[in-house]
Amino acid sequence: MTSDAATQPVFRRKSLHEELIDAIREQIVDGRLTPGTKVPEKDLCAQYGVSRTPLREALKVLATDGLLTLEANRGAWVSKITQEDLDEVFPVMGALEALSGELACKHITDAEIRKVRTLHNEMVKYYQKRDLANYFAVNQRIHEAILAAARNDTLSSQYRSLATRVRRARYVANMTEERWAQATDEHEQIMQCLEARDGLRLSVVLKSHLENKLETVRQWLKDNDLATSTSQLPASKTSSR
Amino acid sequence: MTSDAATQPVFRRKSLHEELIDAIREQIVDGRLTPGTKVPEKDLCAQYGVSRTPLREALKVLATDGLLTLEANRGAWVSKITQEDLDEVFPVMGALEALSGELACKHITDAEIRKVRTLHNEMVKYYQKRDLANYFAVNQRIHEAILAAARNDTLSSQYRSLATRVRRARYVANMTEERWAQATDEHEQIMQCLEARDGLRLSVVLKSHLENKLETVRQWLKDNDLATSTSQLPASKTSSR
DNA sequence: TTTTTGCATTTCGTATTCATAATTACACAC
DNA sequence: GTGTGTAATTATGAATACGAAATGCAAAAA
Repeated sequence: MTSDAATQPVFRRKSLHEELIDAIREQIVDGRLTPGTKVPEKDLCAQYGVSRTPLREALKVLATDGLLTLEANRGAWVSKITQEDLDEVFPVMGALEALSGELACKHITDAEIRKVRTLHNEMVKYYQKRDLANYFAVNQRIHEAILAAARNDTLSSQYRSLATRVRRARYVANMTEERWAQATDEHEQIMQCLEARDGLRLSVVLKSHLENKLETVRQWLKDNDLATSTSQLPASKTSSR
Repeated sequence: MTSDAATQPVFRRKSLHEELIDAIREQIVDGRLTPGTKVPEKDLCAQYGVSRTPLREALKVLATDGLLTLEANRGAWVSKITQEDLDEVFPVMGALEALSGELACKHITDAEIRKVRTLHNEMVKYYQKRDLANYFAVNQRIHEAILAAARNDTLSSQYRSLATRVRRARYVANMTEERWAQATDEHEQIMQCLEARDGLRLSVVLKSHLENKLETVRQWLKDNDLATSTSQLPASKTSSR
């Protein structure tokens, strides 16, 4: 849906490989490309109506992002999410999110705070309706808003890169009733810190918020094991870069 | 020195584009490729004896690392280091380094601590001899050792990516006498935290250590302006990814 | 029956070719 | 002499082609 092979090629702004990066990243994140399986280079070429050259350029970039693993002469594989990956990635995200909170309190405008408050209230409504999908969607927009308020593109891109890697897991991670209540409460605290512009406390809250989230995902992973359930198994190691 | 176009192609382990990534990254970091100038695609092909395909794959990866900026139909440019870049990158590095200290205290072995102490003493000697080059070299090894002790590959690679981006600046940043003394003192504190396995305090020390370092580099940049001094100027924006 | 060896097929990595966009050079008009 | 428009040149982006490596299967040997 992102890209159309038949878009007017006359006024294309992004280069092919850039469009492919986004398109394939989405396929990985939303699960159309299954973790642990081989990337069907040929199929993707056909699907997007491009040759192998721009496709392979895109694969290389996605590999540096940790979404794919390249094996010499054996092609690209969709990275699996292992327990160890999560244990590695979440602390780093925690550190980055803590920083984002700290910086956001310094730079955020009153208008932005009101905007986040609106999102927050919206999210609480979805919580009360037990509408997980929308809850997640708004939740993500809140974290994005805080990130934007931090006014640090480097931070944003680093954070997003990691978030994308684990999003596959977070998406599906069903929460227990208690955990959901806890998360919503944590978000109320986040709001309060933001409105008080208490950067130090916000960074602490965000960090522990993420630690709790890790626990949820970890629990979920224990049940539906993304690491071993899928069919094709390359002799791949944990992806780093 | 890094790579040789005439290496026995029979027993090559890395693929061409991987070798090129490392080789070109080094050229950028050590200044053979000047910030703000165009990447001489043709020359590099000739230099390494490869065709454009693997080279361009490498350029795309380096662009996601922020070392290059790609402009549509205008090729790749070596990213300039601006004041704003530093102000963005250093806080993120600070957060990551703080985390590395925290984790290192949890996981580091006694043998590793002794190893770092050895490096530290060596560094102090170079300080006393006012040997900046070697001081920097050992300094970097200390931070690498702490990073390794954190036992988190994701953290390591993220940190290294940022460090590489600013290394060009840090390398040349001559320190004032006071700043140098202060930095060395901070390193003594780092050692003490590590030996006491006081993760919390280490993270604080590392963070402020990096903040001070930023101040040094910022000062230096004000004098020798990497941002505007170089010749060719593309209409490029700040690189993020 | 099991294992191993050799061949065929597929797919990957790289080089080469082609098309198109951008830059430069030059001529002509003002 | 300066500025603009057009043509020539150059370089970039993408497609195709080719050699090499890996995989799968079958046949032969143990």
